[in-house]
Amino acid sequence: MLTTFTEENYIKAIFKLEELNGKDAISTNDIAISLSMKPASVTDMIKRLSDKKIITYKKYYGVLLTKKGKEIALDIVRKHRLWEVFLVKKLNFKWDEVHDIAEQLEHINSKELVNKLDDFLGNPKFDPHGDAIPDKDGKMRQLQSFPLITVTNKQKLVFCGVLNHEPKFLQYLTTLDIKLGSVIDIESVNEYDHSYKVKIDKKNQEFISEQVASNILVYPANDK
Amino acid sequence: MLTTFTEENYIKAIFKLEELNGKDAISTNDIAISLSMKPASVTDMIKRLSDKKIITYKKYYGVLLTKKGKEIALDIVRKHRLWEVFLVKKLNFKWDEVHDIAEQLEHINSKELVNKLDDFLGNPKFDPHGDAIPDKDGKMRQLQSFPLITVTNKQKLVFCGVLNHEPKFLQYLTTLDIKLGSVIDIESVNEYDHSYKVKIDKKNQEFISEQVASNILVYPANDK
DNA sequence: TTAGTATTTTAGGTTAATCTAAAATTTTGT
DNA sequence: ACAAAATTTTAGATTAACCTAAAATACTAA
Repeated sequence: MLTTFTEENYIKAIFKLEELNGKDAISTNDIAISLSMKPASVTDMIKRLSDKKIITYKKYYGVLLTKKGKEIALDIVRKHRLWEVFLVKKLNFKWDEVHDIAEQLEHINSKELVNKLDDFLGNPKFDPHGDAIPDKDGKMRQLQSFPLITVTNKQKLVFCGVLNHEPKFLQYLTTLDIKLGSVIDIESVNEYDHSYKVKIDKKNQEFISEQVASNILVYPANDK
Repeated sequence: MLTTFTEENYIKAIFKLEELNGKDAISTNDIAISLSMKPASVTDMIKRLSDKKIITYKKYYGVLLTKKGKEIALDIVRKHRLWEVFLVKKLNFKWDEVHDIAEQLEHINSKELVNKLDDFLGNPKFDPHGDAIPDKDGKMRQLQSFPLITVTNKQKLVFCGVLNHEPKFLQYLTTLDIKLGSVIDIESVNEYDHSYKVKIDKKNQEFISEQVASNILVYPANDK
């Protein structure tokens, strides 16, 4: 059974909301907001996806993806992230420029294409923003990372992902010269406003605000 | 003004019919046949495209692309052929496998993407089937090639394109070990059934039927 | 040249995907 | 616990992109 472009966008939206909320159901309103659509339109689509056994639907309560729905969602996410790698690594796009293009490319339908693209890129495990790329079977490596803001003591960390994907935010990180894999060496933590004074890649000293620290994912650096 | 996926398919179909026929108008029926659509549906779309000034339309007579229409068509063709190069050169698809995937990719909308892809591929002038790739401004190099069938004397020729793009035909050429750029050395012409005995790339001797010869484009080899 | 055939258009219908407005249901705050 | 607020669904419209059937126009061949 085929899914339309539009259906795929709904499926992806529901998938993201499930990932984020971890609730036992996703509400019509949340889907409407995340897709900039009216709740009435969402109810229509919910019925269609429910008929196709892509979601389970309880009236006035909410929806959840079925196994089949999750498979479709993971396939879209896989395509989106692989294309992002292609755009950045091969075509030299910046990490803040690729989202909208990948949003289109993720709907291209061809198993062979995705798998060959995957091989061409060297089977990357993470996209340019640090998000894990599902493999053929929907499996993805889970990094045990955490937001920088949870760190309260001096230590060395590796920057490995973002929680905010907005171009503005990504561009700001670029001006700080923080890239995926950069080592963030915390020099001091300001307990009053939860800001950090850090050294990035042993080079530039920078100030990181609470706002920024909440949107940066890190894991401990194994210093030798 | 934006064009939908469907509109783009009509524009491309009309463009191809104009290229082929060279007539002073393309008929509703021809468009319907080339898109496997009913004439009534074509009339609907013709009105839409005409309102958008993409084609000129004379009732009961036919349509032609406007300047704007041709620009859109050339842009789609450019994308289609660049993606085909990508699929064959970078992802190792065979030349008979890429059409349907490129048919999807050609609708991806991003000027920067196409131009960066073009650069990444080294600004190719021809696609894997020997068709010219329009540049940013819609210009394309015109090879002075001709169908093999027009050749009646012994000579050396370079294979540079096909008139039939069906996978079956391309696969047959592959079994003959004829590739773009291959030198076809005519050893004899059978005047009765218009078939050829040839040597390909100084290696294998092959028999080329009239049917195949009519669908192969060549130009004279400058033998040293 | 005109009757029959082919082509094209019109009229009216369908489905997917959206909307607004109103009705139904659930949640919430006192 | 129940009235007001919020959420969700239903009802009815719209648009793009298709369809069929019938009407209009153009082509063609005796």
